[in-house]
Amino acid sequence: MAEISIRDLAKELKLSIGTVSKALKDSHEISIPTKEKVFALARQLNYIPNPYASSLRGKKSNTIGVVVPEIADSFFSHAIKGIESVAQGKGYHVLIYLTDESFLKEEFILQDFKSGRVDGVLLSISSETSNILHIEQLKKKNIPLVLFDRTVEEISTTKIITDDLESSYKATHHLLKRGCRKISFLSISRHLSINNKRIEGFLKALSDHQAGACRNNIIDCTNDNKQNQAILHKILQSAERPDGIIASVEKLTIPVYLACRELQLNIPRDLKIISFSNSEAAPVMNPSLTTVTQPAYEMGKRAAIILFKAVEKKNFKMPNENIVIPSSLFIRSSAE
Amino acid sequence: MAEISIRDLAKELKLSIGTVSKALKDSHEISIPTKEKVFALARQLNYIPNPYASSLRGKKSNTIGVVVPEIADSFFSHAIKGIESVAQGKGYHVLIYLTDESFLKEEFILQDFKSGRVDGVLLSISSETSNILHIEQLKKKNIPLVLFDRTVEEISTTKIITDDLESSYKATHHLLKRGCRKISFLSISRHLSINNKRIEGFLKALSDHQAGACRNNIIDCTNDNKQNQAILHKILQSAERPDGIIASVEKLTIPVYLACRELQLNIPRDLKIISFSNSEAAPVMNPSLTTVTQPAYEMGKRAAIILFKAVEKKNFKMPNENIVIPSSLFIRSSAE
DNA sequence: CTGAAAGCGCTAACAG
DNA sequence: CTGTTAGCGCTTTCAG
Repeated sequence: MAEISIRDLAKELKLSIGTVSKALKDSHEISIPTKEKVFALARQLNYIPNPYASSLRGKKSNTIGVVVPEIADSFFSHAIKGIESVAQGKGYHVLIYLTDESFLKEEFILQDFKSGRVDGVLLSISSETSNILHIEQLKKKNIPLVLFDRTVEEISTTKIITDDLESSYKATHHLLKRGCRKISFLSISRHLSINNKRIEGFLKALSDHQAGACRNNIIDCTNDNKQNQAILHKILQSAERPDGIIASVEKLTIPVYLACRELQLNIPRDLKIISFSNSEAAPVMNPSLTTVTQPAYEMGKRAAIILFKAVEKKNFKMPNENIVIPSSLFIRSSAE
Repeated sequence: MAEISIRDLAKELKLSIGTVSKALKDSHEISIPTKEKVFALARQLNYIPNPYASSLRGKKSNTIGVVVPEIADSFFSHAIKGIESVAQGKGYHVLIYLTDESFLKEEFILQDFKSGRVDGVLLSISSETSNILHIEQLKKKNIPLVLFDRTVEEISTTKIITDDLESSYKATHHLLKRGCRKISFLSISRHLSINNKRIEGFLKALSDHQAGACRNNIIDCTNDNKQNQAILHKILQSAERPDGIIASVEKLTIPVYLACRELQLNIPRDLKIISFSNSEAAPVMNPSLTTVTQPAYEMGKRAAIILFKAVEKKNFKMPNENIVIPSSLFIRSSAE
């Protein structure tokens, strides 16, 4: 079953290739009867245009690239869902790449994008990313880029974020109200501005509350689960054991719960916890988890919508701005 | 910054286009010094080949398509992670499409694949899919296809599945052992063989246990959360209230927990529950959730590895077989 | 309204 | 070892 091409249609209909091409695009310069004949035959022979030929010719791939550190994470999976839904609506294709928190992978992937493989890029940077040359290079190639969630201030483009500082402030404030006096903040990477904003909110809440200087309440976690477990065990067993924890990222939640269980610490009595999490299981956890929940799906959607504006409108100048969609604090038993 | 092409390299080096092309592919018919010059200039000018030109020429996209019903689900997100990891290792690109359980979307997406956009396809069908013409048509185009998890027996290709019947049997058996006598099975779609296998295992366990005929213990749920909630409330309030539940799919778990809470039913005392779930939160749920956990990541990986075999080896005949990777039953408090 | 022709960037014969 | 050439399938001037 040889692929049938525009040429085959032309031959069959005794028309020129150019005419058929225009007819298929419903060009106004083609007569109605001709168009009808072309459409009819195309349908009959089940003609499907070769996307790579069009892409080569038109320098347009109808494809966007999505680069995220992780996918087995409710935030990212919901964000991707949002992205995919708008892409599908627009007839675009979505290439997914996982950096797995590796700067090298991220660099490699963006490097490839310079080829014109994608018409636009949605990026949430890896936790290792501090050097941003690869991102600037991509921008220099005039490939539209929207950053979401894990953004980089220095890159001039539109960024979709949530109110990290404020929501972290609120979370911390809530713990303080509930009587916590030794709150630890589980940090995921000092390279991530999103993480640092959350730290800022945390510290601001502490100082506003006159809780005094906080020595070492910021715990640097890693990308390695085992290591994190060890870290958690250590701090939960120390004399300086915290009475409150803010987990700045979803994947640290379960380890905290498990560590508490092993060490026979009662949540919320001995330790209150609030997580940045989009997990649907939060309300049925034991105890139910107080969360800062990000508008993941919405963020993905917005990011995609803005990206497509830049992709579709010629000389659309991507504004250098932060679009902030607020998170919600859901108070549940873990921080009662 | 005009894109630099193979022609620019050739001009600059006073070589022919063909020579440069071969040099870049490290062809043995090019002298070492020439290759070195070519590589040097390519690096210096930051030459990046146009993928669509190669694809058009070579009828090879270096891209695979992944079609799944959902992504905000631990099974699928982990499976995709497995797929992406092998694709990335092979230098392939991954197009993701969500059908959102819609047959029409699935049909449309596979239709597009006939264009040659992808070199191979990984598919997990939608819950609406009963007609499989679109899949067979894809196969007719000689596009390698591997089905995973939600497969179709009738399609002759390799399928990566788990031991649905057996694991469902074990789960049911466990509930019976714990004293359940009225077990309801929450079914997601009678079109899905995976669902039906689980039902089979369920019924077999019941009959092996001589629990007698089971009237209407199979509850047909839908894709709509609200509706499912209503259904659950109804059965949990009825006189015939079950004392055990098997949730054949992760997303039904939380609704059951919430319904029980509202109706003041104690899990596991009044109702025991086992879910097919890959949620990492299972051990910290209230009560901790007994799960049948599928080897999601492994399944994705295996599916991809086999797909690449077919994609890369010419005349590789995809065996028509089921590759079964077993699930694990994790017994926790919800079914004590 | 339709046709002819050039060419997107690359690859692979084939020739030399 | 290097060069020439003919396309892959499509779009888009430009003529007619």
